[in-house]
Amino acid sequence: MSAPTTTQPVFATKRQRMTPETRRARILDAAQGLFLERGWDAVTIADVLDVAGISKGGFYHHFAAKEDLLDGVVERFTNEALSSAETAHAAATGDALTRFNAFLADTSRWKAEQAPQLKFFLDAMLRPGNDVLFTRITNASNTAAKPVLQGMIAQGISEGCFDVPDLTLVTETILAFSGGRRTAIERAIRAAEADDLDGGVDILTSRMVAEGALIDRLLGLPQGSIALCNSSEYRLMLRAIAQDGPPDRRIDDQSPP
Amino acid sequence: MSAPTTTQPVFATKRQRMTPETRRARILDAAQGLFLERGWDAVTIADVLDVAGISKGGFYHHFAAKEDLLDGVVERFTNEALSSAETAHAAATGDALTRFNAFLADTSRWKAEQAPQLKFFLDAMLRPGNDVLFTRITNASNTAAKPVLQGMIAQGISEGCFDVPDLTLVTETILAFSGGRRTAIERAIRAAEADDLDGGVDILTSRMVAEGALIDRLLGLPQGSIALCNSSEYRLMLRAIAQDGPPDRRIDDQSPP
DNA sequence: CCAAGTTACAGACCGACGGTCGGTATGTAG
DNA sequence: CTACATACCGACCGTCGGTCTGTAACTTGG
Repeated sequence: MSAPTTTQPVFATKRQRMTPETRRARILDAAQGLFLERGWDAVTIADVLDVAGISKGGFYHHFAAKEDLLDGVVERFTNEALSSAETAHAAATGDALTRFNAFLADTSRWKAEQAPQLKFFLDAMLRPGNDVLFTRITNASNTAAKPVLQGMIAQGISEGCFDVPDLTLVTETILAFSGGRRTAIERAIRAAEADDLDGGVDILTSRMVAEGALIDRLLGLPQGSIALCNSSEYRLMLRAIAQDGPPDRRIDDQSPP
Repeated sequence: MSAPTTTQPVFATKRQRMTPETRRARILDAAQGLFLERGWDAVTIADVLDVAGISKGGFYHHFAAKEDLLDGVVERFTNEALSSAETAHAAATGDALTRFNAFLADTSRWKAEQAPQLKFFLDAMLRPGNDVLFTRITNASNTAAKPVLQGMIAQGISEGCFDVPDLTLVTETILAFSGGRRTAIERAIRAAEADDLDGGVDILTSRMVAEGALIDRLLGLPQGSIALCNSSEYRLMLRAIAQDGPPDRRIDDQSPP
């Protein structure tokens, strides 16, 4: 009868107190990594707990539910996208077309210095079964970026250089391009990984040229007004990605260690 | 000690045998209704079992996993969309533009005789939390319809009346319109329900007019070539929907009966 | 018409996972 | 030092997807 009915917990490890923001950020870091790596439903709370080094009680003190993790992660990406769009918007000068062009070029730029992050991110996005995360991030980012883009187009209209049948629809259509870019990027990376770097660059280039041409039409601009292709950047980035070797594409690896 | 260790099941009710196809269809019916009503993750296998009137063993005899239900439901919608697109394609005659116009008009038509079904479907689609189902159906339908649409555009190009920078991208862009239509439809229905039928019709009309104008541009056609708006149909349908009273929008109703 | 085999089904059971709860350590204000 | 707030712990629980053993209904060969 030495064992009590209700077990009294004994804490072996020293407690580690952190400020709520820090703790939240740590947990979010862990969650984000796991989500990108394995996909939303394949990640359990226990996994996050493990990586974040916190207990269940601690977790639920900072988050109300597993869904909150997704919201938090998505919010991060959204804020990033939004601030990047806003700074690009603020940096642009000149007439509406010039500014719009600069804006597009900046937001769709592949910054060479962040190849590893981009590789990791793309890799995660292209992994099958990650649709939920991808969709949510894309939607949230587009929603956040929409007012900025729409504002620029509206200004172009008021300046008389854009001619558009329906402001909202045109904005949404341009935004929708980013969603479809996924497949092009995927094909390009596959080509680059298969030692066809130029092929990959071509895929990306023609896609972006086509997008530019369509935006011309959508905005009622003469052909060639919009250009958001930069093949040298594509080349740099694709090489960096391909050199890292093909990613680990297995998804249901349950083999014992 | 009269109770055996392993309970021997006793079947009270008469067994009801059905052909596999029928049973599958019945289960799919139940699942589809529940999915539309409550959303994918809010529906449990037990719910489906209940509505379909079958046991777990029976269910797993016909379906390998819960995911299979989604696939099955999505496949139904896809097939419907595909066959509708193909018949519309086959029915169209004349030059490429005429046929394309007829095709678009037919596939985007609101058939007045199926107001109840459409109401139920839209209602489900617009309900918050149904994004998964909506996304999957939209994606699958678009994927299925894409070859048909792309074929028509390609023919228009070869006939010399369409001028397009990138066939794939243009096709996808036109297809993407259907996704964004959701918000317009939602606003229109809300207006109609708020006794502003004309306002609702206007919303729909202007949206479709704008889509037509944009398709003109995408295909390199003179303004006004494409017209996929039919306000009288919108009026009929919106009235039918609004008269049925506002839908039941609660989502987390756990109140006991 | 019956025995043997196959298929459609029933329901007890299981493990995993999301979430709760009573309790414990670590501050901080008065 | 006391009182209160809060960060955190981990045993526990309910639910849900999925498995398994067993049974009734249909089919077929003799």
